[in-house]
Amino acid sequence: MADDAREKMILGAVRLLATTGLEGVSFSTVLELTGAPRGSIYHHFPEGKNQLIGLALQRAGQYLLTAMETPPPKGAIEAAEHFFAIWRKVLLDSNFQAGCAVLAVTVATREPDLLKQARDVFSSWQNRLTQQLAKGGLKPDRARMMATTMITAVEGAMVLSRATRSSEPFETTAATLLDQIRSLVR
Amino acid sequence: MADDAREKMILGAVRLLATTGLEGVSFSTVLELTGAPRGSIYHHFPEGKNQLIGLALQRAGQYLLTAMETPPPKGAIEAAEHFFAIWRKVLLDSNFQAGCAVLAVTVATREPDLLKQARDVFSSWQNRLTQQLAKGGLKPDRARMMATTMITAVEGAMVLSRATRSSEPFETTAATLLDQIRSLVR
DNA sequence: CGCTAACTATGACGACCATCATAGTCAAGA
DNA sequence: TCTTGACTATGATGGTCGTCATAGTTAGCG
Repeated sequence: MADDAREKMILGAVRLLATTGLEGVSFSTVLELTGAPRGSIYHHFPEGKNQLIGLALQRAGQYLLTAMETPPPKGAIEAAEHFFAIWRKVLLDSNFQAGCAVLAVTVATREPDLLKQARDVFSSWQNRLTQQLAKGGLKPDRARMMATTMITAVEGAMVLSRATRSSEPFETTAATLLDQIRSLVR
Repeated sequence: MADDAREKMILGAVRLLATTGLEGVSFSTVLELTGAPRGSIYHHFPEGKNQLIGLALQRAGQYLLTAMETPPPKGAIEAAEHFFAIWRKVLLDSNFQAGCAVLAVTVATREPDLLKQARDVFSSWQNRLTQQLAKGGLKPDRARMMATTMITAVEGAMVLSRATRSSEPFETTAATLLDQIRSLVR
């Protein structure tokens, strides 16, 4: 309850990043979205805006890792389908308004701090997905290749689907990759 | 000579979009980069900043279309390899600083105007690539699927490679997709 | 109850932003 | 040569940004 305002602001920043990009995230917009008290910004985030954005990155990263393991997928195809389903939900729940917060920061900042944090998040996703695919029956090097490609492709597909306000780019991308994974499994 | 300043500013905006995102594109930064005269901003762009950004989108879109046709690829694999090569060059020439200007705008604006222009650019790329792949031997529906996936995947791969300052995500993505195209061709 | 530490309200600051008005320059054509 | 229209210089305007200082409030613990 103590960190209530802080928590709301971090989650608000994640949502704003995903929908309006880094440009759309100011303390004003975060406060407006969350109703958090204006006075406590620099109490909760003494290092200022970059600290808030950094925490939002970590939060977004952790969210996906957790979602990927609930429930833990059994096979490689199951893992891939689950991964796609998580992102599909982001797209549909937001009416094609939301994308990936980590990508939004990556393309809009030159702060080495934030770029490093974004890189770490991408890398954690890649490692987890590699591990799931390998455990699901793919050879280790194939698992790593497919994990990398799935992440790059999904990130791009989110952007295209957001731009076109349609699931088509996303679903086409997902179907194409699932095809390829099936051919690797058997 | 007449439209010299205007031209420089549009090209400068493209470069800034690709390297610093929409946030990094202000008239100040554009003028600083290009040395264009400050006084003529609203002479050349009476509708203001959005007009400049819109023109930058069109320019970036046209640039890729032209590059895709020089020289016109013969086979599907050749078309794909050429497409990847163009983007690889953007990455390497900029020392992993540059990405895609159109993507940068897409994730950072809510202006319907700009979103529509971005959508049109993506769509023009998709159509051209579909056509090249179909002419190169892929069945029409397969060509369209692969074109969509190649664009989403390359867009995401540019972001990841930029974030990690490494060609690995890009090359892995390219190799994976080329594998799949080869299996469709034979 | 009283105190202390955590939290919040208010408002100011300098910087930068997009926009625009006014006044100048300059070159090409009559 | 004179004029006209295209281009540029200069600087102001109002707004928003991140940052922070100061003062007020609350809540939990002694």
